Amino acid sequence: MSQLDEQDLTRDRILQAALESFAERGFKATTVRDICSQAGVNVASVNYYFRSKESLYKEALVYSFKEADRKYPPAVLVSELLPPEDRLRLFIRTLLLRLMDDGQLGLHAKLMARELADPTAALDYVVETVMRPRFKMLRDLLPHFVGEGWHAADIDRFILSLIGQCLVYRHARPMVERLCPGTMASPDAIDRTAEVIFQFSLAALRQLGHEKGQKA
Amino acid sequence: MSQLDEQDLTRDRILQAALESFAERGFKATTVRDICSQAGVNVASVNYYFRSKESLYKEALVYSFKEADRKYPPAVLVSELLPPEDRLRLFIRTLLLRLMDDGQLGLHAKLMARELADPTAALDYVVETVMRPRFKMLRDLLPHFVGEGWHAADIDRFILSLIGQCLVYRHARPMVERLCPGTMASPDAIDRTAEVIFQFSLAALRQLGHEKGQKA
DNA sequence: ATGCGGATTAAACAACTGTTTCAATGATTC
DNA sequence: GAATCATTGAAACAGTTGTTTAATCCGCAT
Repeated sequence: MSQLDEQDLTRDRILQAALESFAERGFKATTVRDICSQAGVNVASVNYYFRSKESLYKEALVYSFKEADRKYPPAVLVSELLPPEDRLRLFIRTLLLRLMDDGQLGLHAKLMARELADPTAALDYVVETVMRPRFKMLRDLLPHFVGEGWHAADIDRFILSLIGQCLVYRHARPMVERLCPGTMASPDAIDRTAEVIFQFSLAALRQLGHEKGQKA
Repeated sequence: MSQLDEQDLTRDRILQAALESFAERGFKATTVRDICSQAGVNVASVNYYFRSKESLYKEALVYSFKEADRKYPPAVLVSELLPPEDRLRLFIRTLLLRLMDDGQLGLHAKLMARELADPTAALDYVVETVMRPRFKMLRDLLPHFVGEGWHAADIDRFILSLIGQCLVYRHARPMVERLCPGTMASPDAIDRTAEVIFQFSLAALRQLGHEKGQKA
């Protein structure tokens, strides 16, 4: 193997180990010695390949985003060919699966949850590049169900209701596991959960649109 | 002042400072020197009044729960005299206000969010004593809207949909502030948010109950 | 006044942290 | 084959961490 290959292997092993540790234990609780021993490299390697622990954290964050977008290409979320119902179902289902994944994507979700709990400068980048576009997509999509004439803030509240129903399974997972493990015990259960969230939301949006229509 | 008064004052000041630091920065990122300097006491006081930093954390957790229950007595959540609609509205409204409070209760909410992200042994106690009873209350309440005959797991999914719509404003607050600050900028906005979550949920539950009734 | 005992203090402790140093290595280039 | 240079390794560094020690303080009962 050439030196360049070695270099990339070492660098990638550090990146992967860092992603796992940061996601599992958080930035502060993770030590560079943890990362290095898990990656099987010397302690100095972190400061050699990345400038510092903090810089490594940022690189791990964007690395996890690349991996996530590679596995679930975000383009499918915007496929405007589908009818609104299918687009909503697809959005909810994709979001929930990303949040519940117990592989690489799960690490990404855990890392994002930590970023939301203790925002760093990286959060602004993430919000603007990946979250805002999807939020805008939903702003355009929801009037199909609730009709026009709503205040923008109320549309946003509907969107947060959709997202919140999915996020709770990640952000309150220890509670869910203790109080109602049946909702996420198996892949089938998660599938069912996605469908219930979709049906719940669709029923709410249509009903609210209907009521609004009656009043107007 | 007597010695006992002094003692309690010092102990309480440490507890309060600990609550603030743990809620704001998390367990690991908080140093006992931070806590002590904020409380204006000597570094050794933490190990004098509480055995260790970890033991102080646990005491701060139960302390925050006492404060929360003192301000929002949980009894009102179970007042079975009210009609189901009002009980649901009251539950959602109380939960959201607790989550959005920017005083002592806000610290409690932040601390609980961190406990969910990095569970300690204290979480089991919290889940069993305060969360499970409220969960059970909702399990009894929801059939009023969706009717009977649902699988228990689906009822649980509805409950998580309710809770998730509220939690998102706390757990994803940095995202909400950036993407749709209008939903939580003022007390009035938060009031409106609570009402929207209630209407959204009520519409969903009733509509699903209606559809189910048609099929059956 | 005296001595008792809890409360407070400054100082030190050992372990751990992120980071740096510098020599050894080993493949590549001339 | 010697020189070059990125990479690795062990060791050390300086700062911070939670915790402990031992001396001091001070109200209070005797």
